[in-house]
Amino acid sequence: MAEVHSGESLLFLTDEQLRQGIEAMFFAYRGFTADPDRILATMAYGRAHHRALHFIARRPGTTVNNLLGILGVTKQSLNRVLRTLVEDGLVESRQGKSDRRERNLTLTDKGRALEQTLSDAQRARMRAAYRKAGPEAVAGFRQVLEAMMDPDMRRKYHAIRETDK
Amino acid sequence: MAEVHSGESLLFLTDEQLRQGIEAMFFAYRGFTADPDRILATMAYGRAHHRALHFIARRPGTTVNNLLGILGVTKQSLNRVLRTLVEDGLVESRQGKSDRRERNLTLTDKGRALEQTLSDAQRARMRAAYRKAGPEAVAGFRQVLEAMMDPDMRRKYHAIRETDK
DNA sequence: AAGATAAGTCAGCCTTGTTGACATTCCAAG
DNA sequence: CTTGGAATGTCAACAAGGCTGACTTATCTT
Repeated sequence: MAEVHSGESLLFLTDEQLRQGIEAMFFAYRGFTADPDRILATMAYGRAHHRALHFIARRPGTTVNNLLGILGVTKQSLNRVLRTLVEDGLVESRQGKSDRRERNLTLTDKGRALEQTLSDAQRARMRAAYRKAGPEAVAGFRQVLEAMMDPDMRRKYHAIRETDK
Repeated sequence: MAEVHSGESLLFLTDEQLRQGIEAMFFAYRGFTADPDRILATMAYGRAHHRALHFIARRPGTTVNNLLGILGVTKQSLNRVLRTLVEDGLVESRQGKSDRRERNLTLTDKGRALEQTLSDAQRARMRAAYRKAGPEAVAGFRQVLEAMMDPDMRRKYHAIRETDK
């Protein structure tokens, strides 16, 4: 077993192995977004709306600036998406209490309902993949993904699940 | 150890765990594409050009139809990208020998050079992530990604590295 | 009072995806 | 040998969702 692993250690960084990893990421990401995309296509929404809904659901009361940092887009781009979500009554934007320049974003019941629908679909696929691969594979999966992130994004990835200060 | 794993088995499918996996995919994919994107931004090319170059490099002589299936876009969309690559002398499109309706796509020296540059950047990040996470984590990573693909895409993922018939 | 910050908005541009319609070329089956 | 259908390419029009740059308004901080 140790020999197998040392053998692997010599092999798993070949260009061919790396290329396979790259292609696996490409094809898997397609699957990862396929189910929500199908649902969104029936409405006037796209992947950008899904991302906003996801992270607002995750951090209710988050500010626009914070969301910008997480999503990594310009405020003009986010604003376009956010505006339609507020207009359609999925997201509520309230003036900040301590700093009134800020806007705190939360989902309405309607917004929560859509977020749930999208999330359910995506989690179902994730759950099936996790179940198929098993707990040890999942641990490895998470390790590699984390190592692949930019340091900035890694910070945000961890920050997103910290309890409020 | 067995207990730890059975404990994990109970926990690793919670909604929270699944959400973390979803977010890990999101942030990691950003890192995954960041380096090639930076290079492409300096030219008149985008991610779509990179994908075409990658799979043509991988399967020299592949047909347009085959590429369409792999990339999962419409022929109009692929054609636009392919046309600029041919015009710019990065890709050569030759009439098929056995079936002259088909076009066999190959990279020119210039195309190979750009593909190498992009690939080098992407593989460098992949290599660093693999190294950091270790061989066992990589095996798990690959397992979960494969389980996440649509069956169709999984077929293509395997087919891409079969030797020519 | 001045400067910095948060948010929003307008205008315009690019890439990359989509539909639909249509022409050409060619293989293969009748 | 004709004809149906497949593979390819192309035109036009459109939409989502990125981007830059310029600017306003409100509010906080110094």
